[in-house]
Amino acid sequence: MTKELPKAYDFKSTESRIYAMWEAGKYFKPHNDPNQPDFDPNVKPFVIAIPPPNVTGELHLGHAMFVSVEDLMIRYHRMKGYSALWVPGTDHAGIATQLMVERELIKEGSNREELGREKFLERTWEWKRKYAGHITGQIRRLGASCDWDRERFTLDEGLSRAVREAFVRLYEKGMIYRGPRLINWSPGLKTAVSDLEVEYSEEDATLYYFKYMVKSDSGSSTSGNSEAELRDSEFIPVATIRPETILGDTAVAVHPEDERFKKYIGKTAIVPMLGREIPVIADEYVSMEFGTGALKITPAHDPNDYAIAQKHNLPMISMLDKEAKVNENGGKYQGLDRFEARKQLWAEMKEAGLVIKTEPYRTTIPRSQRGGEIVEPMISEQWFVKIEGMANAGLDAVKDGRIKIVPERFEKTYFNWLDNIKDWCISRQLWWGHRIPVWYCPDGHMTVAREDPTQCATCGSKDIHQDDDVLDTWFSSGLWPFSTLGWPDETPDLKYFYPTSYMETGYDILFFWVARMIMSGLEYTGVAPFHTVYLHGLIRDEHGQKMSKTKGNVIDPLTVMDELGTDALRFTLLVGATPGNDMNLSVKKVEANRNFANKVWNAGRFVINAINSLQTDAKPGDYTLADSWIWARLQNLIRDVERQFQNFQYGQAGQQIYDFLWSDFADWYVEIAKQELAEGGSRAARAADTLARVFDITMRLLHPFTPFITEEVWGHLRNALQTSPLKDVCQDWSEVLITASWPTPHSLEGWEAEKIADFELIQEIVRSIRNLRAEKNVAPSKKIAAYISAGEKTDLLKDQSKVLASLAGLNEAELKISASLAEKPADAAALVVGSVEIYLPLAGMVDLASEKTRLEKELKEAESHIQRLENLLNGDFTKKAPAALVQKERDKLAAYKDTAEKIKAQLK
RNA sequence: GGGCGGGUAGCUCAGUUGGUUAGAGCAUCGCGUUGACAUCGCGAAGGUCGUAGGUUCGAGCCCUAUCUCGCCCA
Repeated sequence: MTKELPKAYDFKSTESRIYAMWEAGKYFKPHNDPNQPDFDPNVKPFVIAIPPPNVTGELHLGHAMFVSVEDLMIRYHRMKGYSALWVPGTDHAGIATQLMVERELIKEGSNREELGREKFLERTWEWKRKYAGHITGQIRRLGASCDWDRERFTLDEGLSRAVREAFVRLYEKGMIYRGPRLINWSPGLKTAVSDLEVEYSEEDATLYYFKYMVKSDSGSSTSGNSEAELRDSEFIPVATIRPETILGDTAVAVHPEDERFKKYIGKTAIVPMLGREIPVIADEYVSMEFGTGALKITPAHDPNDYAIAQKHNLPMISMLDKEAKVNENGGKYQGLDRFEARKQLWAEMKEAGLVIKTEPYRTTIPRSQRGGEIVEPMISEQWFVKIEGMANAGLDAVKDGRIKIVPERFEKTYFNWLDNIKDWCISRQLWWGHRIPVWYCPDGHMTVAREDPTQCATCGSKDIHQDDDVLDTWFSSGLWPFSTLGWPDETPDLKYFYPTSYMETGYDILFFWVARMIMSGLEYTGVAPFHTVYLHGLIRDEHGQKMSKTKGNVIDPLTVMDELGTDALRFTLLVGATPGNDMNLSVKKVEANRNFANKVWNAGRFVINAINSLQTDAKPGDYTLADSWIWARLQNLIRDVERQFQNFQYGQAGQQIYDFLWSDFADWYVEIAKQELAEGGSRAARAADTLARVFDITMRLLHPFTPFITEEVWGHLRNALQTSPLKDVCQDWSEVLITASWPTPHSLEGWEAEKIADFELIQEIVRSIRNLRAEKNVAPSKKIAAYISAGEKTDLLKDQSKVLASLAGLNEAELKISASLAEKPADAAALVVGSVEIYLPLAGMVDLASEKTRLEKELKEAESHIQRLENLLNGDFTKKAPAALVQKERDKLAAYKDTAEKIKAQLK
């Protein structure tokens, strides 16, 4: 005999205990392991590589989302018998982590330069060691069933080797090059960032109009410093948003057809304040309508200008240093910050009479995704990956169906990005990361090697120095699906578990990560790293606002779990979201699902009590209508859930399980079972048997959504069954739910539709009686009499009289069911449900006038249905719609006609 | 400028091969606590599915146009 279970589900005392039990039992490990002697290569694996969170990060709802979805996928496949492996791990997250340590240093009055590279890295590793367990601990709290023995970190030895192998291979294939190019420079972080790491925001700015003086034909030049000189000179008006870049101008461009400026083409313009001479060129790129119609060209600080400069062979002049201060090319402005230089230069140009006007202007400003500061396009020596070949391979893999993206619409986004992709800048001027495996000797030879070299590969010089830069973090995470399994070594894990199955992540990193994994996987392993990409949406607050600390609308998943339980949070995230669509989350929703968890708990308690209360010799008797009905409904549920899972409609599946458990099972079947259990004997045994079987399967279906409570309550159920007369029910169950088999539906046996229809009639009758009772204010505790004229349903209703009586609050002794009534009972309210007439003698409570009104209203409704259906059936519907559907509508019409007749008779 | 998504009950959202008076949770209003559950039960009210056309026997769902909000790319 088990001890009494508490009335409310206590997730606090359950979750950590259950998780520890799972982990100790090694249930998170794939049951078929290629490293074990009993390995069977024929068992199908199912593999997900976790999107590695920042090793020093803090759990947020994005993590909670992907853990919930991936854990659901893994648990489902595990229960289906796949050798399920979920590889966990963390990412070193170059910039983010380095920034955290730098911030700490600054608090201590130091900085990384002062500390030096080596000390700084020691410090960062220390930081990593301190926080690494933090995020993985939080992921455990979410119930993640990952194989923690296979946990990896992007900077650990194996993965570092993978990164080096990848780099060297690309280099050897000529797919990596180094050179000065225009890149996005983050002055605050003092590193290059890739195109993806720049965000554009529309902001108010100023458009500065000024004069670009043109050198006259006579050869006399104007320095731009004297009013007198300017008076008769000619100029081209130019507008810019960043006047300080004037210092780096190397041309003025006009449209070749522009009548206003045609005459200047080929002449020389004078850079304001610097006096440098630059050509006036013609290019069709210049829009005659926009601004002044003339364009200043600053190739070293603008991507469009860069392109024009290449076309026209213009020199490039960098005028900013790494901190975005004006450099030696800026003449007297050298040393000024970019914004200070702007102010000062403009003021001095104004004095020199070169200024035309300024006006407010709305434009897009490039900002660093990380720091939010304005990014400067700059010429810089960086490493790049030639991406075209890899991009084409990535395109093909999705186009020919080797990889499927869910939801499908993101395939278009993916294609569009890869079609327009540019070479990938992979070097970062950071210290925390994989250092570029290239060494230089004083003669400038490069040595690119898998193992750290001791001398230059070209000249043998021992005086070699490794490149200072590290690789973009995404370069290493691009290798994640295979590097975590041992690549480049052909490990047993790699052979069996690769390629992986699903890649599940947020759509916001489709380009950053997913596309790069696909390209990398194809490049290095020759196969697509996964066959399905499932993208979830972003989580916003309850009104669709982005969560942010400044808005104060952040929901902390840890707090939510503390207060409402992990299962409630998981269920909310899983059921509230549709693939690829953002979700608005509110604590209210989680609360509702906490209530659901409690419902599960109490339904379980009821089932367990029913089992524990059985007489020891009880043998289940015949199936009642309710037994058949709930069983048929359950079979439908299994089928539906399976279909939804196959279509990635996890939310729908969860919703249907929720509805089944709460409405069908708890509200109806359990209520009926109460009365059957009270009867004792074989009837009670049958009810308990059905309760146990149905609840078991429901828990299995629910387990991937809410693993903790289902495991806990299922364990109690199993215990109760084992010591009960129903122990056969659980004889082939596994020890724990996590490894229990996934339910498979029985094929239809033919009886289901009729049983469901019969039961639905009972439900309708019960509902209409309850409805009337509520309307007439009959106390719920008051048992009333009823006379039913049931026609051809007489046998059914007689059979179900106990059910009707208990659910509708009828006095069974005064419930009379017959095929027809000789005369209408006096002083009774009448109800018509299809062809069934119900009379409730409510002495003193029935007001004839109001009864008449009520019946007339019902008649009107029935008649409107009749009207509608007759119209329908007289139209082309009968000719064109499927026969079964037409029949269904005909049946409905007949039923309404029947009802209408009966009501009319009442009204006479 | 190009692409994508949303606009369904007061609020937040479901509604996948178009099948006939649209569902849930929360909120609202009645009634109800002697054993599964008040983290509950029974009942009620609440929507011309953004707008206008079209296709169809039939449209929340498909097509066209349009308004509006959001996102991505340039």
